[in-house]
Amino acid sequence: MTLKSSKEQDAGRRKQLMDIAVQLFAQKGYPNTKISDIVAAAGVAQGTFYWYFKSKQEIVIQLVADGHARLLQVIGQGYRKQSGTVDDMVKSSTKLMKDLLEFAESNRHLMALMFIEGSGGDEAIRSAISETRIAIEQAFRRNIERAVELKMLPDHIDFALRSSILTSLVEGTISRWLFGAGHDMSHKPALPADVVAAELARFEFFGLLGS
Amino acid sequence: MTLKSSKEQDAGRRKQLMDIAVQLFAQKGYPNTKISDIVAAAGVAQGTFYWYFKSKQEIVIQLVADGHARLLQVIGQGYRKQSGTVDDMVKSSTKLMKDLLEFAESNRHLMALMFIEGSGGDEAIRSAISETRIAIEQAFRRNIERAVELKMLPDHIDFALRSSILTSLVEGTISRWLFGAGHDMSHKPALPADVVAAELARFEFFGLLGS
Amino acid sequence: MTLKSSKEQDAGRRKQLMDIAVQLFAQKGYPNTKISDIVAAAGVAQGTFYWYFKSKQEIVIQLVADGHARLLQVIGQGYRKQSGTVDDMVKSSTKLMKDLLEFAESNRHLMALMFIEGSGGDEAIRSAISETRIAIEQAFRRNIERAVELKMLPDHIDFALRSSILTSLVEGTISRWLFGAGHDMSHKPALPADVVAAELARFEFFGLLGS
Amino acid sequence: MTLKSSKEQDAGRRKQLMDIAVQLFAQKGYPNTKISDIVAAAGVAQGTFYWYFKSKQEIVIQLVADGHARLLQVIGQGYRKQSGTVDDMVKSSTKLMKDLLEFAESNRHLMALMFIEGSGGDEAIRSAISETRIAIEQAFRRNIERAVELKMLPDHIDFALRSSILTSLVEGTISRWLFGAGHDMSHKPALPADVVAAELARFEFFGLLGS
DNA sequence: CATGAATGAGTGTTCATTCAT
DNA sequence: AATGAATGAACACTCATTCAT
Repeated sequence: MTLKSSKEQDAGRRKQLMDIAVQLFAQKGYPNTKISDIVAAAGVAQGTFYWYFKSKQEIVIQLVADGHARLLQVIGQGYRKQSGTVDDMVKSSTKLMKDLLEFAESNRHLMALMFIEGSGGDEAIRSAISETRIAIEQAFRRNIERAVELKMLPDHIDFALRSSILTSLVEGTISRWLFGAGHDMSHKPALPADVVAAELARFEFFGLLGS
Repeated sequence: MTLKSSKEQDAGRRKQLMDIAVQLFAQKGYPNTKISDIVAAAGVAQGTFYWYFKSKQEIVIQLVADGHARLLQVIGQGYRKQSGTVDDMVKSSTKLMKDLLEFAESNRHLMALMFIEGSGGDEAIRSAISETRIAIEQAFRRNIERAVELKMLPDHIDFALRSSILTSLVEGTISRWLFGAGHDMSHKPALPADVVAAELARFEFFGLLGS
Repeated sequence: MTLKSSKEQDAGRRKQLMDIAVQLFAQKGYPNTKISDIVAAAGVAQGTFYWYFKSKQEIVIQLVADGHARLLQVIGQGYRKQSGTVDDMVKSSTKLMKDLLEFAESNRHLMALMFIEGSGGDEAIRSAISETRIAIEQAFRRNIERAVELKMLPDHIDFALRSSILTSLVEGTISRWLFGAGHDMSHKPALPADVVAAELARFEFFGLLGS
Repeated sequence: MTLKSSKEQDAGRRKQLMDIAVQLFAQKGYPNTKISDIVAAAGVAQGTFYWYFKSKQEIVIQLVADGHARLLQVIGQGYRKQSGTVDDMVKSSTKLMKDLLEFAESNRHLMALMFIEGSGGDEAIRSAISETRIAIEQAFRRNIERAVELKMLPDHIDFALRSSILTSLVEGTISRWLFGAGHDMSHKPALPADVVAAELARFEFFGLLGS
């Protein structure tokens, strides 16, 4: 009942519930996770949940929105400012991939929620997740466009297709690295982030035949 | 009163229900699709569903199993038998990609069910889908191993990682081609299958810098 | 397709279904036995059941009615015609008990249906079974009244109470002999019918202290 | 806003539901009683039932377990400690019978559930009831064994058979006294408990011919 | 802030019964 | 006589949400 307690308690509880929720959503899926599961794990009463969140839907949307912001920030840091050699390009791409992989690794549950969770939720949830995916793809696209603009990449191909391919590469590889092909939450990454990042960057520019 | 009627009626009803079900599962998601939606669309009574399927779960599993088989068959046809030039490699990969894209295009709902539908179903469903994803990745891996064996590809990279990257590329691109980044069922492919296939194959071997 | 087949086939099928039905009703209980269980055991189609019986209820009622008739006939044969010594009385009672026990033993399923099956069925069934129980009690009562009339038994006690007690004795002992205290259909009688009959008759007239 | 309200409300609701449930189960039979009947009678919503009981099955099992305990306690109080005359024996047996009859009379619905309700429930329910019947028979058996041990009863007869006969006598007579031969819930006992008890005890030791 | 009892609409599944063939 | 697909009313149970305390 100290002065600060109310506000902090508040934030703490809310965060606790969100942490528990992502975890459960990731493990059991959103529709299979009951509010009662969340409050049981938090050790509070059913009604308490509704003091912090308007509804079950609200907590996912909040979770996705938070994740969206943090993820986009990581990607945004990789935006190319000036021209450079092919080697520069590969280096900075490797850096971006590594940042992404590390972010993903320390946010497994969020990743699962955003990239594995499918159509179980209602429209609002689906569209919140969609926005994130679209934003990611656009970020990659801007980077490609910038590189073409700087003459670092050939320009004979459709930008949309290329960024779609690139995003698939990155998103899918991260997902498989974290959860395996089977989307198994108990799967553990077999290789360190930097190895995967280096290989991803190499593949990005040179493909399977790349030296 | 024809001889075939009973048997065919049977198979017909079953197929009709499965067709309606994939469609609804793809559009609204598995948990949001009620048995009553399915039977209403089929114009039969609620109980009729249970004459053909033991449960709601059974129909998805059946759907996934069917899709698994057909999909693997398409991929299996792309298995490399003998060595060849780089050009041969790109050509046959282009062929495989095109087959896959065409299969996917004529099985949109199935694709959505298997690659977008996420954690809505229970464990049994999830694992049926997992098996398919794993089988696909293994099929790609076998192809890569074979190519290395035939000295068509360099062998300095981890097979698991490479096939994971390649599968991500293909699966993600197909998904984005069919449904857009936002997993939108009403999205229509913007490019013809052969254009995407050619670009995929080129990217596969040469990456972004590829000629 | 012989001339007799239709009629005989008919009676045979009907009997077969009834035999299977008592058995299943006895084992799983009336409400837990599905028509589909019965027809599956008979190896015929669902619809066939309804050619022989109007409804599920009808078959039980039929079963109970048949049992009622046969059971009452056994009891009726024990009706006392003339006076005699105490020994005569015990002897003829022993005979009746033995007949009853033997009838019960060769009609286990029927016994279970009539004496264990409870309120699961609807009113019509309950009252069919009730009629049988009441008839049995009345048969015993007539025998007691007759014995009193013939001065073979003292008459200072309420007839209704005495016959109620006697019927309880007999019905309960038969039931426990056949199925054990736990109403277990797989229970097997531990003693031969005549031993139990003798003891029952002795108890009937002399109680626990009887020589 | 009293201190006790929450806890007592809880216990109260639970008890209320159980009281309503026995009554309905006794009147209409377990399978014919819908959860909606119970909650309607209690004036609460459907979901409330499931706050207190896991399932429909659980409430019967609870009911039977409670009844089992209370019934066995009544019988247990009749356990013979020391030897005595025949008259003592009859007196204490009369006392036990009276206690049982009175217990039964003030627990009509429970009696109906346990001794009339038959095979309607599933295996778990049946076995809970069986346990009770078996426990009752064993309690009677212990009493007989004790009496033989104390030389109060002759020992030339199988204990199992004798206790089976005795239990049948008691259980059946109680059932007929309360519900008539027809298991009719609206039947009212025609004689006072002590009269029936006296006659039961007399019959127990002397049979029909008993002075 | 927190509790937890109460709500009630919603949904998967069962099963006796019907009927065209 | 027999089939078996089709029917549809019935029912147990779930769970997000509310609200008095």
